[in-house]
Amino acid sequence: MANNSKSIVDCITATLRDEILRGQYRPGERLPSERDLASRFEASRGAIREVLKKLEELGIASINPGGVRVVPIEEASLSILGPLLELHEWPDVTLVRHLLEVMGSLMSMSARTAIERASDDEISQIQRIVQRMIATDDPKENQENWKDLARLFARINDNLVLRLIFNGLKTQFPKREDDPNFELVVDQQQRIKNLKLFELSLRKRDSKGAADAISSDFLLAIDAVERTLNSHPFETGTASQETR
Amino acid sequence: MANNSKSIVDCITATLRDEILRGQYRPGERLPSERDLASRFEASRGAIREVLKKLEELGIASINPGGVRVVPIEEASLSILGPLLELHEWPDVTLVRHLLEVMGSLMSMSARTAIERASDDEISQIQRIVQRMIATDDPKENQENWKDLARLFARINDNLVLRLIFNGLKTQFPKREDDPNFELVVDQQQRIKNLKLFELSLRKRDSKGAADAISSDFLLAIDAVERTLNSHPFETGTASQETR
DNA sequence: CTGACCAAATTGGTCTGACCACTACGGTCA
DNA sequence: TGACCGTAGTGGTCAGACCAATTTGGTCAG
Repeated sequence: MANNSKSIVDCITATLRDEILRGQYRPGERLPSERDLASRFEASRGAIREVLKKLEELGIASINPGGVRVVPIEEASLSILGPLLELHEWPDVTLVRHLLEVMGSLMSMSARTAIERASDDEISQIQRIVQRMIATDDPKENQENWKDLARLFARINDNLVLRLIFNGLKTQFPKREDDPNFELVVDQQQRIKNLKLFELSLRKRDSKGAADAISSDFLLAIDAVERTLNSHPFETGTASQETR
Repeated sequence: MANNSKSIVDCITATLRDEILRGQYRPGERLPSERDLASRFEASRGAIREVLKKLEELGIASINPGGVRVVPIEEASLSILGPLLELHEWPDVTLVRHLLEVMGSLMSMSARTAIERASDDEISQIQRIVQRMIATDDPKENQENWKDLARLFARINDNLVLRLIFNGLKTQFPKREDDPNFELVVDQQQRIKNLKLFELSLRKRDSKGAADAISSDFLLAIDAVERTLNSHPFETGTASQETR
């Protein structure tokens, strides 16, 4: 299926992972035995075992004597978010919404603590990025700016937990933007307003105000994404399964 | 070293992972070859390969032809947080602080959106938990209450991203509490005050107020943890490495 | 001394086939 | 009907082999 150029086990991993994420095997159900998988993919059992180890580490499979079982997505690792988002041609609206909610919350917190701890020089670095954000209205460029900002916050905060979460989060975002049909309709006026508010708070070292400004901007983005995604041809997504 | 009762590869994985996390191999450096590792652990190369696949999925090793290389912790997956926290007898203070900051932020956000979407019945469920929190001052019991609250929020929000993050976050917390020396000194008065504020906001469906109350309580917890951990014999932790 | 270049050693990638301990399952027997 | 038991199947692990690619270290020309 997904015959990428990678190594065989990576390829099989991707295929099997996607099949599981698509719900092709119900949670709790047994996966085919290693030997069966080996013959199906025309690979050796060793290769299949490596695949399964990876799937287990991803949190979507549980290897135990007697059979490999599928684990419900809700108990998986953060790393499956990427594959999950790229699964369907159009990402699941509510999933994206939830992702943005979380990112907004973390960016907001990140901004708050960063501003509290930043040196004057770092503050002006932040300011420079924000000004770049205000100057452009190109979504792609802006995404880069947001990434820069996140990186800068990460460096200032030196918060490992935050970095690890972002590692699992950021991986998947960018590719969608290349899609010509995928055009975000953002309320530019409101956006600029938020950013200016952020800059003002920054100048006053009002970390709470800055955090709020960022939150607002993410709410705006959520709104835009929802409107964009909802106005498009849609596949029924098996992505968001039952919550227990 | 870590001869747990698990399977050989899980055991080796744990050993090797901890060695890497301890900084025994510098980032970018090459790990011993699969064959060398196999002879060192007296295991077959197949087993070692499975181990390495897991380490790769954890984001701390990068397998490529010519040699396996160590990846700096900052680029790892969230799943290493657990092992990282359990590495030293006394957890790294700043790491715990950062963890609490993140959890506080997420719980706060979680509370906000949950309260906005909750049914009346769910609101009263929240209230019941909060009352339990107010009633007791046993840290262990309280931690259970917080977990219940988080679970409830997760159910109400139905936010997969949030759940995945918590999956990676919660795993590691509880065990410390068993340590008799580990006694948190929380300002109970302030804690109750925060909780009452939360309950009040809840009653008024003031999601923002509730979120703030939770934030405050986490700040309190951070304060308590820092005071507790700092007052104890300390090992120099290799945990928080340089950020670039 | 420097840099390009080449060959051997090493490394990961994969396969085959084998053995063990344990589980799952179906059939037997009371 | 229900407890019991044996077999088939499963994962866990091992050994040894081959290939393609990289790494390494030495050689040789500038």
